[in-house]
Amino acid sequence: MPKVKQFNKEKVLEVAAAMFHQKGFNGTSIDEILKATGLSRSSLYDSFKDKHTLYLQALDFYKNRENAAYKSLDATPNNGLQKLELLFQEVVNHLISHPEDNGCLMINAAAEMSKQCEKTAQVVCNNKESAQELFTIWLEDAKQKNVLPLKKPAETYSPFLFNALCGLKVLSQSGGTREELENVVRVTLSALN
Amino acid sequence: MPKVKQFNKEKVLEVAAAMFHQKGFNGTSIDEILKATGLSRSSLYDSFKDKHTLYLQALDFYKNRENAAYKSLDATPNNGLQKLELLFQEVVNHLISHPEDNGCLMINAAAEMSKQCEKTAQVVCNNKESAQELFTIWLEDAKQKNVLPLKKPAETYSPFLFNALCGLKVLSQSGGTREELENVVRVTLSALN
DNA sequence: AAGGGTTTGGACTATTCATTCCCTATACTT
DNA sequence: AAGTATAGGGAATGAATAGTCCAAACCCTT
Repeated sequence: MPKVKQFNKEKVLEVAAAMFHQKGFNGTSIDEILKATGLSRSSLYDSFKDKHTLYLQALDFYKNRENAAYKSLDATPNNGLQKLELLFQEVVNHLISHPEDNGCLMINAAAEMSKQCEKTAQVVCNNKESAQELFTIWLEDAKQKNVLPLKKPAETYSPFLFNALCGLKVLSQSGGTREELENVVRVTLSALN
Repeated sequence: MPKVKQFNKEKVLEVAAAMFHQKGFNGTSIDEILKATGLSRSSLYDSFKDKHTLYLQALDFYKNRENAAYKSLDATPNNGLQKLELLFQEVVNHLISHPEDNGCLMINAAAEMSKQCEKTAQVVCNNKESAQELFTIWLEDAKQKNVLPLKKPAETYSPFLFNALCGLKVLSQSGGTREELENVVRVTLSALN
């Protein structure tokens, strides 16, 4: 039987995602990715087909890692409102303490690629949908546990929350300070009352 | 004295801004810009120095055009709250009816370039500051005219409003429908009460 | 220990890119 | 009408690009 694969596909995707995240699809060259991963050109093309496919897989890797974080927060014994508060707090913390990450790969992909690549548009759209679904569940939990009044149905508020989340990720790329972001979170969550 | 300039610099910047808007800095080639503007290579390099300088000037052109729209809305006899409502409504209308515009050039510039180009970061940051200043003025006007209660100082709400505005521009690139965007605007503005 | 399928290094190709340059055409001034 | 400063056409350059390909190194199986 053959020589076994010498590298970890997940690790490669993690590095590639980080690079696409920082410099975008068009701003990142295959040569840079090869240098950063230590992979040989043949191995990369053999395992990932081409740059575009690699990009989509890296986007998928990023989405899965974010989803895992959402799920682990969801598995927590907190009520829905607390989960929302924790999520926003975590996002702000990450944005401020990792400025080199350049915001959010999903947002950057939406800005750079969604109008040129149908598959990217699909991933970005799915991500929006699933985030809003989770928010709806959390809001309903909060309402049921009487920690939020919610005059209107939960589905009214989840696009608003997702919108605010997207805004934060852009704001952090526009020179927004920690105080500013935290202030936005405060006003956003207070809108639920 | 010499032959006079045969082309309109503003027109060129308008076309360039539209192209950078659609495909980003790295996704737009000089050749494409030459073809779209009808300019000769020599004229373009003579008038705009290089691609990067052209990008910054196009960004500036875009900013000025947006500023003009803001100013003309400001010159209207409406009160501050009405101005806010009109602005959000106009933005949603534009995003939905011009999907080929690919969101907002300022947001896309923030995502693609702000971490790699200090001058872009500066423009993006200035844009945020001036938008928030205008929002503060409008909010204070609304409070003074008793159309908004505003429990907290106006400066508390303007980053929140700018954040929502950024979110909308991303949401429209993520498959957000008109209904969804309008819903976001409704909840956002109702948070001011 | 030998064989055989896989990985891998790296040379290679063919584009595409931004930018420079020169020469001619142009149109304004005097 | 002549002179001149500028526009424009387009070839040329050199670097960077994505992607291909083959021979050698490799390691698992038997």
